[in-house]
Amino acid sequence: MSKRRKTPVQVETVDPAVCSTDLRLSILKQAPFFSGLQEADMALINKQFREYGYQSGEPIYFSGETAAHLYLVASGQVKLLQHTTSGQDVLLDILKPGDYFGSLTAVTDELYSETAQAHTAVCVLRINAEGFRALLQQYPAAALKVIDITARRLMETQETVRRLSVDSVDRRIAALLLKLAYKVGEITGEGILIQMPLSRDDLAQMAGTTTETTSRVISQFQKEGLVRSGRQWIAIADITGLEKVANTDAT
Amino acid sequence: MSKRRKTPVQVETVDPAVCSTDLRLSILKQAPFFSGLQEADMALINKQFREYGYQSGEPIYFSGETAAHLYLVASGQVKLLQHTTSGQDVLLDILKPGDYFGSLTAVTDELYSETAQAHTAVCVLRINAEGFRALLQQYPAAALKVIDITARRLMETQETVRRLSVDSVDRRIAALLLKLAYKVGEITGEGILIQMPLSRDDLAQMAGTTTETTSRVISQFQKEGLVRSGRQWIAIADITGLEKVANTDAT
DNA sequence: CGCTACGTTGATCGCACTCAAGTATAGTGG
DNA sequence: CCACTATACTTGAGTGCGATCAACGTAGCG
Repeated sequence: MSKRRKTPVQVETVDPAVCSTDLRLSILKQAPFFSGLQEADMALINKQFREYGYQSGEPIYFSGETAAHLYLVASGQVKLLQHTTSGQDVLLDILKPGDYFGSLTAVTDELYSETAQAHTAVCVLRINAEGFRALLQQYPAAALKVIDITARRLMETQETVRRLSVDSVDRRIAALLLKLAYKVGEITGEGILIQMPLSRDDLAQMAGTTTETTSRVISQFQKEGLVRSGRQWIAIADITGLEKVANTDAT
Repeated sequence: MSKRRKTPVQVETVDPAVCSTDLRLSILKQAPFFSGLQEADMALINKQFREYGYQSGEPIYFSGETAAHLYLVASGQVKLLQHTTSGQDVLLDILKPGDYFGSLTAVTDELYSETAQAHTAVCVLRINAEGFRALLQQYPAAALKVIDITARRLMETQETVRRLSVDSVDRRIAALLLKLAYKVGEITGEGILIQMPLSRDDLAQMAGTTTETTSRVISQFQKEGLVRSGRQWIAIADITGLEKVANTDAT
């Protein structure tokens, strides 16, 4: 087994405390909600958002807090997780620029059902939940987009439920890697690199297993030549082989 | 252990092949989407729906088929499930009157991600997906309602993911029974009866476990006086005790 | 250069799955 | 009304996957 070099993952070096206004507009424009709106409308919408920066690991909000805002990821990545009383967390999703999170409903006594945390240094755009609803009321096309995106996330989460219910750990991890590769994969010398820092523990929390088991599975995959991996990074070397692991039914 | 009598669950006896027009209107009016619309609008909306009946167990659509319609449950219950190549199915949800299912998006090449099946005899109202989107565009308040409902389902599904990831089988089953009781529970002589036919297998498919294990857990609950159950029915006898099982963390 | 967080590997244990046989209940037709 | 059948449910015995506990290796950072 050849020696692994230091992480090939490119980390954001931009100061997250300041999101440039240029970035703001371009993010909003390409944000799935508002695609296809007039320039003038966009400027108006832009005004309603304010930007915030967070350092890697910093919480953005906690589950149980009053859900007053809706967020858009401008740069960096955001973790959505549910924690449990016993300390083990479940990682629901890792969001990338353009994705939304937070509260969609204007029900005032609603609480966040999950915790949001900066996975890397991030810049987010934030709007008041009521304000966002007013926008949706004004631009029905945007509301339909929101429906599409939310419905798609629901489907993905249902797929997760299915895998947790019927698949073994190695198949769940294989499927997870493929999903991540599809989402943030990048072709490099190592293979299809998953462009984000990703510890064994992160993977474990997404696949519904433990750090130790994840480590064993990844080691096994590595022996079989399916992936290449090191500290906080992983790349897919043999995508066909990995798909086979993920999808072949073990009778 | 006292002898259990025959099922206390009331089964629908209405001929599902015919949904009365009265029923249609009253369902549409109280359907969460359209609450608060004018009478005239409702009549117009009503015209766009057609009713269909299914016998218990009959499929309504299969996952993988082109997703062309949106459905509303008028009477009876509908199962949403995902099947796997190995034959074991996962039961995502059981819907009751007023709930929607099917396709929200007008993307023409979209496929259903899950299978819908009549759990009891049912009557459903159906609309073309494009037609539904046109309605939403016309009535933004309805679109916001759809967003709320879908977001809520997403939250519930994420909660399922959490439980599958960290909870033991008995806790998952306890939590599932509480959720069902909250949804369709009815106070009777047996306790809080879950008002729908419900086999051990149904419960197993919802809790991500096997029929045998579910049977053992329910038997145990019964011995502890938490529930009362028979063939195709179950009632909660001690809700506080069951909540304790579901929520107490086993360090 | 040492400290800390991440990763690996081993040994052991128990929960829940599997396979298997048997019991109870509801519906069916004589 | 009762035998008969199909389906649901129960219970037992054995096994294995993955969690847990523990110790050690390793990369990166200050």
